[in-house]
Amino acid sequence: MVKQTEGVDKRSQILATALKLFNSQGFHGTSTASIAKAAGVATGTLFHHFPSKEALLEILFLSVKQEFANALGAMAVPEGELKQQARTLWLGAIDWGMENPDKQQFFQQFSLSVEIPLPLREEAMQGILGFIGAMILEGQKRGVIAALPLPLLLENCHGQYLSASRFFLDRPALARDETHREASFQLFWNALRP
Amino acid sequence: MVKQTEGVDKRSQILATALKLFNSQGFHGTSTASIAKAAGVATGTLFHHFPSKEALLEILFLSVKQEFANALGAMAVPEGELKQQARTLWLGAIDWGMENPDKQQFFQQFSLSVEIPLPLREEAMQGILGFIGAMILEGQKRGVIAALPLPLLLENCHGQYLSASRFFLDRPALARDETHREASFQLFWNALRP
Amino acid sequence: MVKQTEGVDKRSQILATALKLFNSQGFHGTSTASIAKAAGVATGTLFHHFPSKEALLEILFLSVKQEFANALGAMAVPEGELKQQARTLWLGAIDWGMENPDKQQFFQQFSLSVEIPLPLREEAMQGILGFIGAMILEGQKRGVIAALPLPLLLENCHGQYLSASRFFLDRPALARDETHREASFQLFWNALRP
Amino acid sequence: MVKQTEGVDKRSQILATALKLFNSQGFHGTSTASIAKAAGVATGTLFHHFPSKEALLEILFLSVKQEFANALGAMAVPEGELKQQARTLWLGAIDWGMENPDKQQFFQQFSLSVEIPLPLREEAMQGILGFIGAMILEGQKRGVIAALPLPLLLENCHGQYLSASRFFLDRPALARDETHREASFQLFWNALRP
DNA sequence: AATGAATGAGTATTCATTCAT
DNA sequence: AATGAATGAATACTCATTCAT
Repeated sequence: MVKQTEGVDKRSQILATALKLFNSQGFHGTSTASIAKAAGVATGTLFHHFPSKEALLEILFLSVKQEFANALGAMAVPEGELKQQARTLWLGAIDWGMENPDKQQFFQQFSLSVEIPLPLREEAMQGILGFIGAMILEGQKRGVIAALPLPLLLENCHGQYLSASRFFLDRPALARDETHREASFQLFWNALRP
Repeated sequence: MVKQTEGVDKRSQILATALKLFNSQGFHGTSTASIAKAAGVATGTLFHHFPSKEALLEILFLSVKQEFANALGAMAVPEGELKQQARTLWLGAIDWGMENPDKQQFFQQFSLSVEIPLPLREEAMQGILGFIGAMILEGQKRGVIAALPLPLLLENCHGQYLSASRFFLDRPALARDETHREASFQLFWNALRP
Repeated sequence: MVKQTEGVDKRSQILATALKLFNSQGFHGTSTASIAKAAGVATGTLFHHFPSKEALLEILFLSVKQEFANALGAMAVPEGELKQQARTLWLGAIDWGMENPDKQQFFQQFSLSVEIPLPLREEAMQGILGFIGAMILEGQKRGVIAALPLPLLLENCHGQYLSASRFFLDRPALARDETHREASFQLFWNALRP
Repeated sequence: MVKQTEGVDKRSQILATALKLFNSQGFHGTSTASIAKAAGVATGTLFHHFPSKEALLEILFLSVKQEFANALGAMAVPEGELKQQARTLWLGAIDWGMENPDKQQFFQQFSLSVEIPLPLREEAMQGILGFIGAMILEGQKRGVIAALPLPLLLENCHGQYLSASRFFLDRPALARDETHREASFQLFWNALRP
């Protein structure tokens, strides 16, 4: 009933197009005109849906982050041994990245970038790392995670996740290789051991 | 005999100024005119020394990278227990970042950024991670480092270093705190354990 | 209903203004900003209609050339003595130049200039000299034009036309003087006699 | 005794280099820096010998013009039938152009160009066309040249010479072909016949 | 909501020219 | 005379944003 590409409302078209173009050309390397053109809308239309180019980026960032957070939430298992929970989450996060390479790459590029205003970045981090923070605290209580300062642990988790997903993003074939998948989790989990 | 700021040749002035401005305003947020002005030279002078704004960034990147590599090289101890060597390097790298916050921040911003052409980025990584690569191989031979794929280990080290130095850059006081210093190293070293 | 100068669409305004300014100040002596200002549009508007200053010149060149070719085509008489046909064309061409001094001067300046890419220049020449070429061939068949190599004849016609129109452009009063008009044609036609 | 390229004083080097570069890239397309570099001198040196880029062009123009005038003067024969004198001059001028293609091309490009200030251009024309003017007057007295207005005749001669030399410059092989050489003269001389 | 022509401030870069050495 | 680093005004072109339709 609804045409595949046209029916999707223009707002979504613009968001999807911006995601791709920001990835391949960077934020400053992508003009609003080129986004509009690639999305098949007029230049003015972009500004009907988003007050500014910056706002477009922020909204895009928030929506990708939300999607990622939802995906993580859906795969979390509340019970069982902590290491198994962590492995589920870790591998699930890696897999999500491989299934959504555009969004994953977008994260790589913008989750630490000055293009995203600091408050937004921090808020996003907290939202996503909230899971992890809770899990770490629980792990420390159970004595399976080292009693190191939490902020340092969170920053470390973030860094390891970024580097692992960067690694697999650059070598998609290895993301299906059990050895490498397991190795990446081992590095992550080992770091946290007491 | 030579004036403190004037005597330093203009090329260096421009590099030093660009470093600061790129840090605070980003690459695209900094105009060449503003660099020249802040460096106390004419706009033409910048282009007398650097063929383009991009080239200026790349040269800056290479020079900071070289300085960092030299610093690492100077602190490496060839003999002794591997863990001690690693600790020396790790804490030394953290300290170098604290002593050169501008350069450290520059690295945070550009070592993964699309602003730096990929070949240059990779070359820089290899140059700096060369030390680490050798050390990891030695550690695997001695059985004190896990027998995981080297590229994955290197990417992981890089990620952990970036996150640790980001952590301390945001909280300079903690960089002097022995607990946090040691904790950061522990996370790094633990990750690599067999 | 439509204002005299405003109503004409901005693209035409820009073309007309560029014609005058290129004539009086040369291509390199005329900045795009000055064209826009004199045309009463914003700087960006010029580049909205023309991709570059060079393109503006080329489009202008082609449009003037087309207008001239059309004018020549309209005055050609298919039948009759060849010399009379030639006189009609020659004087018509001179008159067109006097009635469109700006366009005529533009031709003087650019029809041989390196500013216009060679292929464009040649194409324009062929378009305009097509008439003449056919007429020369016919004249040679009838034995009223010397059997000299055609390319040389064409180049010669071009040269004589440029010099004659240059002469009259510099002395507009003489362009109405029957003696001079006839003299200019005599020089042209005599050259071609067997 | 004197080195081929170095010994020639730098002033001449600059002139010779400018001639070539102006020809191939145009006046505005050639930077003083590029002239200096190609001439093997420092940028400052150019301005020691010539007060400005414009002055360099004018001096170059005058020197080429002088050389051409001298060449014409050397080949003029004071006595004999006028047509033979004219043929000698015409073919001599064509030959000079073929032997000095750079200078010939320079003339094509600048003898009518706005780059050369009008007074200078006119003066140069008069210098060179002086010969021709005298010859035309003599021809009219003898009744072998049409009694048309002199300025028109001069402009016409100029135009025919430019087109003929342009023709041969583009087809150097034909400049040795007797048919084409003779044809070019025939066009020129025929035009002037009563 | 959608359009796309129009805007004009902003930017990288060029280049003739100067001048201390 | 010769050098070449330094200058800074000038310029083509970009692009986020607006607004009349």
